[in-house]
Amino acid sequence: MPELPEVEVAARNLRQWMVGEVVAGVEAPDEKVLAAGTGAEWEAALCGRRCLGVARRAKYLLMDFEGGHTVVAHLRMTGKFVLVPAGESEPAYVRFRFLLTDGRRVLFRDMRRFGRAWLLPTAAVAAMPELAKLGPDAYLEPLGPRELAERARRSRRPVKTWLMDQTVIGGLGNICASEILFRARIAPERPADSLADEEIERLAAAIPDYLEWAIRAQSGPEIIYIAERRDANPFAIYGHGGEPCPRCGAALARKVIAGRSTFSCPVCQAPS
DNA sequence: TAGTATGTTGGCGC
DNA sequence: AGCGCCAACATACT
Repeated sequence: MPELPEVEVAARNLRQWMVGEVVAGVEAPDEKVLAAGTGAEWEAALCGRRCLGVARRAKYLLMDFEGGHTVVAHLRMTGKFVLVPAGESEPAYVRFRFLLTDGRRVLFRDMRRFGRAWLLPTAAVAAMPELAKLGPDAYLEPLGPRELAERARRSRRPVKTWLMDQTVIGGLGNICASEILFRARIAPERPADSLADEEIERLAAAIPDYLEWAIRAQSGPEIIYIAERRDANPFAIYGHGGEPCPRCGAALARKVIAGRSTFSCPVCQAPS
């Protein structure tokens, strides 16, 4: 379920589980997710090495290891990192796993198998094309109104589609975009270059405000024995089409923009 | 059965 | 070049 907030939570969890730990083994039951390096190469590069740090850039996770190797991972639609305590059994859809010296295992699960993980020399990470083309991270490097306006001015696309462009801002996905535009009271179909200064200011503030809220709301360790329950939808408007707007009570709309479900309040976010 | 799914890439056409 | 649109990727749920 990965957009920036979920990936940030995954990074914090991985940091807690992995940093300072020595990898006792690497196994890849499904090598399809290994986009760079074979299972044998992963094992050779990482076995016996300590994890030095975990970082996040947009929706990518980066794990640095002794010996000069980095694992870059993208969860795509259904990827997830999970910690399994020693002796506990594993869930389905495990694509690779790190074995730790105390018997705990860190799993990469991914039902739909869209997720990818690359083993790279740490020195080669900066040149990885997927990372090199990312815009500034929406949470770690928030754009101020001036820079945001300058970028928006260059695009006539719907502001919602523009916000999801990873080369403009890194990390915002389909849910984030709807929720942020609701906070900023901007209609998602508005061309990016049509926003007034005060709308840009609201947008610049809504991005970190929403991300702070979402990271907090989704924090919590993914540990296998905590059953995944179907929680109530935590979002203000995403997935709430037809329900009353939490701000004004009007019926929330669902429409498709650039092929993606988009939610908005036709009153609070009236196109002007 | 058809429609839907929090992401990304690549092809086609304008 | 930039953009919209669509299919593909693979699987599950309603």
